[in-house]
Amino acid sequence: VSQAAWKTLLGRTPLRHDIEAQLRAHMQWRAVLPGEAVFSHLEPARELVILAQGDAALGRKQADGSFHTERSVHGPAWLDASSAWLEGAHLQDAVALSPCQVVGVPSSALQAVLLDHPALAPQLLASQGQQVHTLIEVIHDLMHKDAEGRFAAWLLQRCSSGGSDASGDDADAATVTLHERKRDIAAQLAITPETLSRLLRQLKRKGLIDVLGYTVRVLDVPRLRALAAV
Amino acid sequence: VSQAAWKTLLGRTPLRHDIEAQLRAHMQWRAVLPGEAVFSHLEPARELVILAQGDAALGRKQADGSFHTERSVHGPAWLDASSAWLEGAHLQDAVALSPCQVVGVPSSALQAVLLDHPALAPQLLASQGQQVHTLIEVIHDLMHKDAEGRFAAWLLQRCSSGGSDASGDDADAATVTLHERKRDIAAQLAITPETLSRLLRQLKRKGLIDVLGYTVRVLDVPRLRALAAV
DNA sequence: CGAACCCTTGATACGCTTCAACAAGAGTGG
DNA sequence: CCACTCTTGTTGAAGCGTATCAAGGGTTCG
Repeated sequence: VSQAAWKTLLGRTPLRHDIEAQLRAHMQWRAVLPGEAVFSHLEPARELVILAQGDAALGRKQADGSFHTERSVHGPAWLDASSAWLEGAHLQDAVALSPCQVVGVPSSALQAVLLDHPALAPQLLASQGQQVHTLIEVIHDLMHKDAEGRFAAWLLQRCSSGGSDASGDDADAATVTLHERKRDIAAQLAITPETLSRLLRQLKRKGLIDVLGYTVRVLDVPRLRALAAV
Repeated sequence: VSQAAWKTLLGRTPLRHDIEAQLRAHMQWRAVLPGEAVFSHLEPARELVILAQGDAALGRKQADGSFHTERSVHGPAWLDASSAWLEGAHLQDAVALSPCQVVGVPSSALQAVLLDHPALAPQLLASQGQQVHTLIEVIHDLMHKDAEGRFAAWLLQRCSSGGSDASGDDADAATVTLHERKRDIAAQLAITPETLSRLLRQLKRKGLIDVLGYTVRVLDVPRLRALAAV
């Protein structure tokens, strides 16, 4: 876990080197291959789980063995930063989508580090707070936006966070490449793959985007933003 | 904020008395009358906000001035435990539904207390983690359950948490009293008041519940649980 | 009494899912 | 190499669930 990764995990303030050194001693690394489970909602959560590298999906394993993605995560990011504090089980299942490096930090160890370095507490609280904000945003979208609005919002977010392609800053025409299967994107948006397919066609017909396989060119940001607005 | 209230806020472990005394010095009390705003998503969040007593609603104020409830809160509980750590604004608006006692704890003060008492950190992290779990549960319900299932789950939760009425433990026939307007319940479930009305009639016709104004008698817990299951 | 709420009920409309069929690529084995 | 299967995405037709619109009844309050 590099300094840059910690910055992503904890927010803007960097992690002090002495704290990082002490944390490093407790971290438990493991590699997870695509398709394998990172953790299950059945096992008790004793450690905070960080996705150092790779892509993973959070969701619930269905009774029939299939997996229903609720949120997809691109490392470095937290996979589960909250369950371990509750002395309960994980709330979701997590599976790797690509080869992943996963780090576990036992909450007991973290508690010890917190005793030595109280400055770490606000950073952890901030990163958890960031997660709360993200989740509330998701809830807001699910409650008030239709499928088109949710997809527009999803596209814009992809567009802005690292999605932009070449030269032209953000004038127009950003290119978004879909790394995941379209059915997984659909699952995140709580729609069926069929509906997503139709949405892509609709937006293309309206001239808002251009679609070519797994590459989407965003042509008209303002109108897309209007669709994404409540 | 009594010891019992702190227990509700922070999880099972009680708050140490010396910590509580130091916190108390920084807490800022204010009373909020029904209909008034507790905070707005426009103002920056400098303090954690606790609802010590009363009922409040979290949601978004619409452009036309009306308020769309996304979650209703019954004190003692957190109103916003995460925004203050992010140096940003509140993410939602909060309005009082009944006369409320609201407590603000400046995050700067809390940070100072954390330096003196690192034992507080895991408790704060646990309470925030609890909130994350609640939100994930809400998202899960919104994504995978239909209106009937969400309402059934809502009823069962109300039924178990303090809702039970008289003698018969949980054999059957718990009575749930709706404190809030039905349109607010509907808003929380992301359905229209009309649909909620129809749902009540349907479930009554099926013999699962009995409805009399704002009193709902739950007659058949198992079948209700079956509806609430994904 | 009328006005302003709230809840209910019905008719209708729309968004999205479901089901079924089909095309296109990837892997496999003859 | 081709035939075969498995998976993924696409497209169309039909149906369900929920929203919307409109009307009416029950309270409460001036």
